[in-house]
Amino acid sequence: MHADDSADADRASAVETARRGLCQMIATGELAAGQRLASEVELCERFGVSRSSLREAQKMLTVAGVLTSRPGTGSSVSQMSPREIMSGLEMVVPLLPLDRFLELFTLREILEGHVAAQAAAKMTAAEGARLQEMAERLAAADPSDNAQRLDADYHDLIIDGAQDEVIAALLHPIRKRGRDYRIFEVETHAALKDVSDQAHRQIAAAIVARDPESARFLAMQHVRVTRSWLEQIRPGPVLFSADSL
Amino acid sequence: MHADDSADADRASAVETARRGLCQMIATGELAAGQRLASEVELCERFGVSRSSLREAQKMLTVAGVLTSRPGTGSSVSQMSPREIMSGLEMVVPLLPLDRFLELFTLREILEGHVAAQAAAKMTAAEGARLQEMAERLAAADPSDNAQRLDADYHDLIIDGAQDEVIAALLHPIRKRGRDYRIFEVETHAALKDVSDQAHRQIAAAIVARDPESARFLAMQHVRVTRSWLEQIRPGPVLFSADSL
DNA sequence: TATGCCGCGGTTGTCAGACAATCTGTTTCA
DNA sequence: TGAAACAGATTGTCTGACAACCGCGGCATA
Repeated sequence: MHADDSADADRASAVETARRGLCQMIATGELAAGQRLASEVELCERFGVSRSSLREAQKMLTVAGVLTSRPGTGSSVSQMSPREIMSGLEMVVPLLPLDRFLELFTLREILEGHVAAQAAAKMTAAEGARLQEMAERLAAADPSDNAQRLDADYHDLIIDGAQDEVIAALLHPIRKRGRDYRIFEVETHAALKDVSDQAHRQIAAAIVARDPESARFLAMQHVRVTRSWLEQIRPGPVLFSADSL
Repeated sequence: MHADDSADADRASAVETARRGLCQMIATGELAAGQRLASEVELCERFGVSRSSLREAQKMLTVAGVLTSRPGTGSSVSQMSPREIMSGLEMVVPLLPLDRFLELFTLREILEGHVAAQAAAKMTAAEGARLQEMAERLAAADPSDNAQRLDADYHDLIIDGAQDEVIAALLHPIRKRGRDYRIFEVETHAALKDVSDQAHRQIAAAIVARDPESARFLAMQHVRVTRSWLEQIRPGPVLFSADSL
């Protein structure tokens, strides 16, 4: 409200000015979640920047998962769901060099251990049966066929079993990249799938048996094994499907 | 390489075209970490978009922690350090409504438990002594004084003790927001600081005693207690210092 | 020779204006 | 009554221009 904006704006760039302005409007509650923003030209006047700069600031907040905008309608504050605020990760993880990607595996190990333990504690008998069924279908599937898809579904079921959207939103982009390597499709490493299949069976069994600590240990071990495979194989840059970018 | 870019560009927006183009250059290794990008005008020609659109795409990747740009010099691919790729979170976390912020506490509980356990296993005797000393200084500090600063330093020491930059980069923005509430400075809740101080002493003692599981349990409990305080007090929007936006 | 200053070219940062594409609500006509 | 056409507003995109800034080479000077 004060007129001292100019003093701050002198040392802050125009885009920064606009970004801070938008952040303040959201942080103070002037703009609540789901609420529609003023039009770009109005915001330009308010912040004293050009439309280009304002749009760059909006794009920053869009990537951060705070804003969404639709043509013709306007921009609005997002619900800031866990999925949305982790959208930045979905963009970065596919771009990480292998070494950086492997740095994420300690986190992955802890979180996958956690969700497995939670699944063992919370899953219904029906869900557990379905999990075991999926483990068998996955074991029977051919590596080049839909095994990747089944593997994703199997692990998603466990992740969802923990009923924590934040952790799920963190794990999903990491797991998604791991899928892109398709190490089982290389003939030399086809035997590794048996080890993986066996781990899936054991984890499912521990969950059905309502044994959280065994499920945690097995899941963490499964992640550790996957990491060691990637470290040894050191696959080159993945071929990206259009949707992963 | 092919000339079918136009076919894809027809249904993708200009900014999306540019973003995908940049992502491909990085993912395929054409642009390695630390390498400098071509100038904006060159990239505009390459992708067939205007400079405005290209700049919006670059800003997206900058927020995601993939690019950095300096005036006069040019843009370059970042090292994608854990800190950088979590920069999006640093922007979002201060903007979350309280309910969304509280959703992060399960993750925080797991990770703070983990770092405390790791600290107990890895910390040197000297670091342990320093940790206990800091717990005492923090307990002796006045809430309105530099207690917040000491609290941050104490927990940072534990986090660093786990020697995992990814987890540290995840925890820091979350902890930073918690600090902004300054619940101990409200007279009604001043007594809570004693509970907190006692927890700090116990955690430090468990770490010095090289008892990872006790350290984990106490740290997780500390987080749970903090969450319950925030749930009960339900403080309003925080007053942001200039640097937190 | 060594050193500090200056200006040049290139790059990013910012702005203004214009037009296209899209959506929403209203109006109009069959 | 219903559907199509219209009008207004908003975002998406492009163009051109200029300012701010950086790095480098040349030049004058001690």
